[in-house]
Amino acid sequence: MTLSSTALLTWYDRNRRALPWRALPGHPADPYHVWISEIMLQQTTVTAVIPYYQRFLERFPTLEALAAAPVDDVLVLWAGLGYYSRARNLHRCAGIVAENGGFPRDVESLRALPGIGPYTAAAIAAIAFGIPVIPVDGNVERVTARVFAIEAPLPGSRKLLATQAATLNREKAAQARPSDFAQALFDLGAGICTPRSPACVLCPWQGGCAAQKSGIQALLPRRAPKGDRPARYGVHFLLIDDAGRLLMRKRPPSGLLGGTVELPGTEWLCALWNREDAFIHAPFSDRPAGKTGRIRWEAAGEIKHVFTHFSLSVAVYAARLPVMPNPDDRDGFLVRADELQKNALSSLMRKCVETGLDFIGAAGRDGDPPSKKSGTMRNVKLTEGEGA
DNA sequence: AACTCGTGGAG
DNA sequence: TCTCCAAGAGT
Repeated sequence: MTLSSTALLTWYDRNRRALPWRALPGHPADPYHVWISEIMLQQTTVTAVIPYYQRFLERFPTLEALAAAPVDDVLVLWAGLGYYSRARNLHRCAGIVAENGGFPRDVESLRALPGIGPYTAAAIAAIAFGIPVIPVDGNVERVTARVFAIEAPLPGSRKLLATQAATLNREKAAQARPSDFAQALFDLGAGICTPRSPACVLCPWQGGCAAQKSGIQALLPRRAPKGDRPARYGVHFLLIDDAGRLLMRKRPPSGLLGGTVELPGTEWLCALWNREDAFIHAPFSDRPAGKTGRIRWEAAGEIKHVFTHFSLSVAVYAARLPVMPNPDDRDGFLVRADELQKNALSSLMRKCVETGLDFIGAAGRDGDPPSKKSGTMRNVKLTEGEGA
């Protein structure tokens, strides 16, 4: 028994997942749909992507609609999904592809587009254009490491895994259905050949899997041990006025959380901030007190957030003013609390704003002690005249 | 080659 | 709780 393409495709025909970006069986895929989904799915789970994909296609139904939109509109739809350079590259790519009148239909040209690397180029080529290549993602790496019992650890084994994966579609049956074959490998990895406890009994390739023969399938692929995550600390400030307007600012266009909107605050450093140093970065702290009145900052809570390469603890301070001073360029801009969804808030900042608004809302309503987790920013009503 | 770059669900 | 890691790309 070998690794039969026919066996895999037959399994796929009976077990394929129905996903919003997938064409119906026997129908050609839309390159725009495939592209959007592949970018969103980079290092992101299917369940996380689905609602984002659906909203995205409602707002940008076509390549031309996306290319014509401001990049900030794209970031708003991307907010919360992470890896924001994907959104910026997506928008850049849309401009190029729309200008060219459509996607190139070969791997090399696809690979040259912004945000499209070796994996995504192969995925679009195979799924949208029927080119017989195998996109090597985490699923395919895992399946390949197992069926060939490759024990060398990732990421060093990546090249070897790609070379071996490329041999999986040699049979005629695979060459005849490149799109289905690629997606069959994804579904096999996602549903059968899973990371922890693979369901080998149900696997169409069980007879040909070298790792299963020696019982080491659950141990593959091996991975080099990862370094530990350093801790960083920051302080952010939520300032709101009686009209329900928040002071916010935009992060630099590239780098961490590039282009997203945040509460003003400190840098994120390796050591805890003392109160005095942190409050130098509070909004209007350098303005004459007569201009703003004295701002009464209160500790609203602490946010723990984990990034790929460091963990972050943010102390959130909140304050309320009758009337917001007119912000100048260094301060940022005003956002109505009920229009936050029109801004590109990262998940971190969504948590910070929610914590600050919960505190203000609870403190403002009737003087109750602010509750930890109750309420959301959506049910905090902050309208003119309230809480005078 | 080794970093940077998010987030949340699963186990 | 904590660790893992997901349809990776850019530098």
